[in-house]
Amino acid sequence: MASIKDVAAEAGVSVATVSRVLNSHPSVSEEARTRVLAAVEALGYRPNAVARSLRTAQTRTLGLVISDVLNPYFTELARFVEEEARALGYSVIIGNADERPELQDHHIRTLIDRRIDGLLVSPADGGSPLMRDVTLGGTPMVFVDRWIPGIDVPVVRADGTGAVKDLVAHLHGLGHRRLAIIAGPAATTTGNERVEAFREAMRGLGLALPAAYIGQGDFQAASGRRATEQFLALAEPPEVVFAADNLMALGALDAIRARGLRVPDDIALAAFDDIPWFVHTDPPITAIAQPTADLARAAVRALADLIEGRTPQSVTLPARLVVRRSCGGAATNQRSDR
Amino acid sequence: MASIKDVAAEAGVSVATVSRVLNSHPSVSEEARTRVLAAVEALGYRPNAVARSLRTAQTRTLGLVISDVLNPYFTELARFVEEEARALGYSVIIGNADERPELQDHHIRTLIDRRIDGLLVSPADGGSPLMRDVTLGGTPMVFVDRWIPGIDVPVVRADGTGAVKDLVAHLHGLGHRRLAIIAGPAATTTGNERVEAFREAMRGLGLALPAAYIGQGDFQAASGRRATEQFLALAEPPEVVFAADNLMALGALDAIRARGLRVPDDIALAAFDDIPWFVHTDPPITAIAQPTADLARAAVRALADLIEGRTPQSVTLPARLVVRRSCGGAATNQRSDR
DNA sequence: ATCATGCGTGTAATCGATTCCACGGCGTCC
DNA sequence: GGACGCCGTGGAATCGATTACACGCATGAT
Repeated sequence: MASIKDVAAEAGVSVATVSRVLNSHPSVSEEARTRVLAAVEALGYRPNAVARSLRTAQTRTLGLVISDVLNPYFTELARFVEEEARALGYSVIIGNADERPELQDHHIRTLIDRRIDGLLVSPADGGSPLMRDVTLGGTPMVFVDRWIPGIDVPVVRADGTGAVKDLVAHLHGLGHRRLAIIAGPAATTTGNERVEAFREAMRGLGLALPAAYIGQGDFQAASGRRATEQFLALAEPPEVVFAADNLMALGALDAIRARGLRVPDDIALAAFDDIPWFVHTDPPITAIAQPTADLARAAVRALADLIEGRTPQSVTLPARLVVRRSCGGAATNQRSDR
Repeated sequence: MASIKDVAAEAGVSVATVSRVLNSHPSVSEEARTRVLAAVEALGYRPNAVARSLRTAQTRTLGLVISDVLNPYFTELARFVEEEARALGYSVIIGNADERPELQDHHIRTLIDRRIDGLLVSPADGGSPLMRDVTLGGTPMVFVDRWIPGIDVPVVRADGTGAVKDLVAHLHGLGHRRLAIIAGPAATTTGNERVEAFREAMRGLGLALPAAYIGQGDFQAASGRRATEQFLALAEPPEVVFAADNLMALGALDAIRARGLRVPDDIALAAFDDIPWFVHTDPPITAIAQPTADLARAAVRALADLIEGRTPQSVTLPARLVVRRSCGGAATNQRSDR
């Protein structure tokens, strides 16, 4: 592949001049510029990003480490992150942690070895030593969706408290009293917050949340299945299962169907994170929708601010309830569908 | 961040020795090795991958350009590609083309500028000049899922002919005669092949495929909706709609529901590409499943072979029919579910 | 004793860019 | 007319690694 030297030779100028033309430095004669441009064209020259990065100490690349690409919520997040990053002149390298802390560490290490300019992380756990060292090492970092208390970086996330409250009120209004939740990993903030919001909302309506109605999940479908089976095996099973993410809701649906039960007649179901498929499940599933695109944009902007020396902002956006038919009632009071 | 010079100074040796230790070159004394390792530990040194890549002219990175990350099929493919690549010591950078050829070109160019060692592509179109230049430029390339006739690189894909034949036979057995298809873009091989296989299978059973029963889609949900609306507006609408990918099936479902019709009673639906959600849609959707994990693995291995100087193999694996309830009949004859 | 061998190590070139500094030529001003 | 400054340009250092080559020293063969 042609290098800057080849271009310089072809154009009959020095490499310095070629570099100046390529970076639109002002002090280059019009004549030299056209000669260089012609040579670039003739050779099909493209600057070597690796060499450039070595010299300038910046890669114009962001790392995005997410907990699970197969979760449509994160897929969508990744897509919007890339879009916004591209608009700001950055590329994105995605690392999929599969909810495994050691894989997350692997990706973070690899990304830092590649000298990415900044890191966007949705941590799968409570924070490894490595993660704490990242910022000390000087790599700009922003948390998105989930964060780690005690690590002082900007956080961009959705607040589901209001939406969960709306959900519980909706369920209560439909006559449900025994509500159960499938929680996410305790090591994640979203795992805890959603349970807390749920508990709080129930307390507000004078409802109890017994320990047996709190299933422990890990944000994966299989755990939703297991937790739901346990609920259904109880002497007094819950009337509603609320899954803290969409994959566990899928698992819950599996388990309910395997038992030969129907939603919402035999048991109601709701989920955190809305996805297009929820419109077409049997029945359509009531869910709490996050403003994914806005979150992605805000996160990228915060990271770019950090990288480029501006003051980044933590952002919290409200999630909202989308009522469908999986909890019973005519879905006439639904705010939105798709 | 500490560089190799710092380590050399700390250990009291030259940078050459440090480099030798790091690359486990044999001729280093045990004593020097321990001193270097201690220095590496003390400084928390990590080699700069950018500098290393510049010198060695390899990045241990593969580029994966897919047509649409939001399509669960490609998400899954990407996930398995990363997994296999990691096992072989490569990282993966994903470029999402969003079915837009110019975005695809943008990603290919960016990836090549970064000097990735090889490129895995599922082309969104019939092949831009850029794509043709890639291999000429010396970058190893492998096509996965879709390919471009006339570009001589290994292709790893699924063959749906048999499964489509099974599907049409299944539909015929259920008494359906008027079958329609929502095709993918004519510029993609998968867009054409699926229609051809469908037409062929119908001919085999003596059924006609009128032009009005061939909807033009672009693999996105909205196009599935439009095509289905057109089918439903026909004087004699089809009894079955077969969508050439899962997103168009989602759109078709939207359109059918918007008309107040029911699947499969009023109209049957089937899709190419099986995804976990199809088990839980209303009704569960009959689909043709590709061996995604195997495709991903075969593609990465072919690319690694090409990069590392071995002889790569093109691979074609059979897709298979998964019967569910969306085409009518008791789904007792289903081969597999999930 | 002499010389070849080989091992461990360091010096320096190199990858492909960016950028500081110096230099020659020209115009301007006094 | 000479001093000064500006402009366009090239030479060379630099980023952080890898690696060819050379060198010093110990060892073994002759």
